Amino acid sequence: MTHAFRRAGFPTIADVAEHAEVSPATVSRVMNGRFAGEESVADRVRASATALGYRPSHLARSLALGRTGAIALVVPDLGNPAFQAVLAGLTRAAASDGYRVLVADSTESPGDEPDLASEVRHRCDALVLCAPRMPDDRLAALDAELSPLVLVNRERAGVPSVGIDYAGGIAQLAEHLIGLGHEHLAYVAGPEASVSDRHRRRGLDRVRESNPGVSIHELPGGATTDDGRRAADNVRQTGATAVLAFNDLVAIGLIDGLSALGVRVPDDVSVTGFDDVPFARYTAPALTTAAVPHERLGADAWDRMRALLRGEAPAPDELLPASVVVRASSGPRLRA
Amino acid sequence: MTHAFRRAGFPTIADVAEHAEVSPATVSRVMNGRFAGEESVADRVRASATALGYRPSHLARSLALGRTGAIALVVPDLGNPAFQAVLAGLTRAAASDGYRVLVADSTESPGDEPDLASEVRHRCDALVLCAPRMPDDRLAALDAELSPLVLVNRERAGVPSVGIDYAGGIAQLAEHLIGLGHEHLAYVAGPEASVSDRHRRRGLDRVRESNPGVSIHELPGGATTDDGRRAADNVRQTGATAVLAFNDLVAIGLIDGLSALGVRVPDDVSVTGFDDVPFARYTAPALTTAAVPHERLGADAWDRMRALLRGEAPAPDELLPASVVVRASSGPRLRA
DNA sequence: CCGCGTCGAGAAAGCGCTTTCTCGCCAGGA
DNA sequence: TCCTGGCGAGAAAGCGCTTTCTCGACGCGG
Repeated sequence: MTHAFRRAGFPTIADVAEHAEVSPATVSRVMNGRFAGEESVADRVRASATALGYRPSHLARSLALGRTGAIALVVPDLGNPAFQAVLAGLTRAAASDGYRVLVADSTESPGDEPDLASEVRHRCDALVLCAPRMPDDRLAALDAELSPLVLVNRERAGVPSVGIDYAGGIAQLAEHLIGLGHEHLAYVAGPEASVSDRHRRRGLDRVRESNPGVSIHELPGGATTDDGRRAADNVRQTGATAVLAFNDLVAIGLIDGLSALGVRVPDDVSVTGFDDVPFARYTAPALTTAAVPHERLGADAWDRMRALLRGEAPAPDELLPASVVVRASSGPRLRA
Repeated sequence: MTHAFRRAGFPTIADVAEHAEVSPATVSRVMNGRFAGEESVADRVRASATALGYRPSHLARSLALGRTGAIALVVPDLGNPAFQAVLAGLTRAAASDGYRVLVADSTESPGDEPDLASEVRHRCDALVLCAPRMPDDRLAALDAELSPLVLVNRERAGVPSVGIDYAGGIAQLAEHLIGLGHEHLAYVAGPEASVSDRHRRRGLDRVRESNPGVSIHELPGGATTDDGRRAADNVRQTGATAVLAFNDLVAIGLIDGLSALGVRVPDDVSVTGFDDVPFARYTAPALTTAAVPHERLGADAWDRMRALLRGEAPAPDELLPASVVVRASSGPRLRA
């Protein structure tokens, strides 16, 4: 407290060195446990550091070391619990190797997601990118620059990725509904150009092939509760007795919208979600959905990332399965 | 693509300078729009930068500039939509001044929250701290080091802060329940040592004073749905006809737990939450709660922060009001 | 008694960028 | 013709830290 600092800011390694009457090199070594000399010197350095309230500058350290000890995660919507789970899994896995995770959310401006990705990437050592809506060509233009890079829910040659088998999951949900006697289904789709939406549609195509008597009407939707609520009227007009929503948020909004229109779930219409977010079990009625191992997804993404950072070969791309969870929002077809 | 880079990594400003046959200084100026010389030179530099795929190192730039252009936000639980809203508000406000927000979540290890805060602080220019459970003395030991610092939901002399009037909010909720005829209330408390929990208790004390005939039983709880569910049995045993939960998550879990015990909400017991998270309207029954302007909280935090960063005097501390939202989870006292 | 090995700690370069200072050059006025 | 002023662009220092290299001092064997 009795010492003047160089700038308005924090004391630097030079201040500590001066205070302890040693060289900056010695302070550095002491602070990093690489000091081999006399214990009394080390003690003096530590005492000075404490006295001055010294904190090493991460910035300078990172620059000198060439590594920051942090990786970036870009997600389209942190408000979606599914991505929070990915974040949690990634953070935990990375922490066990001494890495921090910095999150950036592109909700506000999907348009400059590439910029966002590029910027946060350059604050960190690597990037885990979850950008379902980014056009392929934008991604192609970026992937070299973003490297080391791991993709979530999206594939690209030369870039390790982990993902969910949305096609299989939605197919299972559809089969579940078909098994309940439904023949006229509707699908409230995800955001335009969403890769995982394309996967779901592909899964639905397979269902159509193996169930010739079943129709699946596709409707525009989105990824949020509001999108779901807006789709309610469209859904009613299709006359479908069962609806597959893009994800749980859409399903929740949709159920709410249907209720407002006097349509009962599941008596009049069955509704399913996707993701099994924590709230899915608390909705009215509780949501039938496909459970997705999101934390595992995050952990496995780190697995690839660690290999990349070590210069090893990452594990092959992986597609984790989703599993149907039947709750109260789906039921047998009742109306003639 | 035909050029070898110095390290395995990205081309540096020196590479661009060499390629364009100018000095690094000129490249720097061109890249930052501070270049005043001949346009042809600037063009050459830009061309070289593009050709090499040059991206300025944020790290080096920050070190040289003494500012990173980012601020850190530490929250206790990103899984809680309330904190997501704060994040959203802060991010948006900061973005309008050209700042990015980096989030860190201390869910995993509340114990080293101080370390976390200190570390992310030193990656950024400033810190917005939302750490309701950090002991006062730990905070006191830290606040100089963390400066510039803005606190959320917690006050400290000399540190700007913004917060919610939890005392007033919970008092209004209690009055609402009392108005419905309830006389035996219970409060499922928040985490031990949570500052905002203390505020709520204080609000309840005021209610007790002005309503001598009313009892409010305090029960241990927590901040998550699981904590709420665990409290269900305790709640039933108190015989209370109305329960104030620490927040919406706890309320949701509690309602679920009560249902499992055969207790109906609101017929047997009324339940209220706090925060009005987006899901509160979708629960069964829809949750009576206190709406909190979380985004505003984030925006106002930035307001203080901006002043701090500019060396101006921040606006005085503020306590935003919460407002009761009556939905279906609270109803008149029915049982004798 | 000299030289060599060893050990403790400092000097200095370098990480990639910014910015002040400086310098060379050219045009214009005396 | 000479000097001054201004302008375009480079040299170099510096941001705070790490690390290689270096050097002086000490202790030991020959």
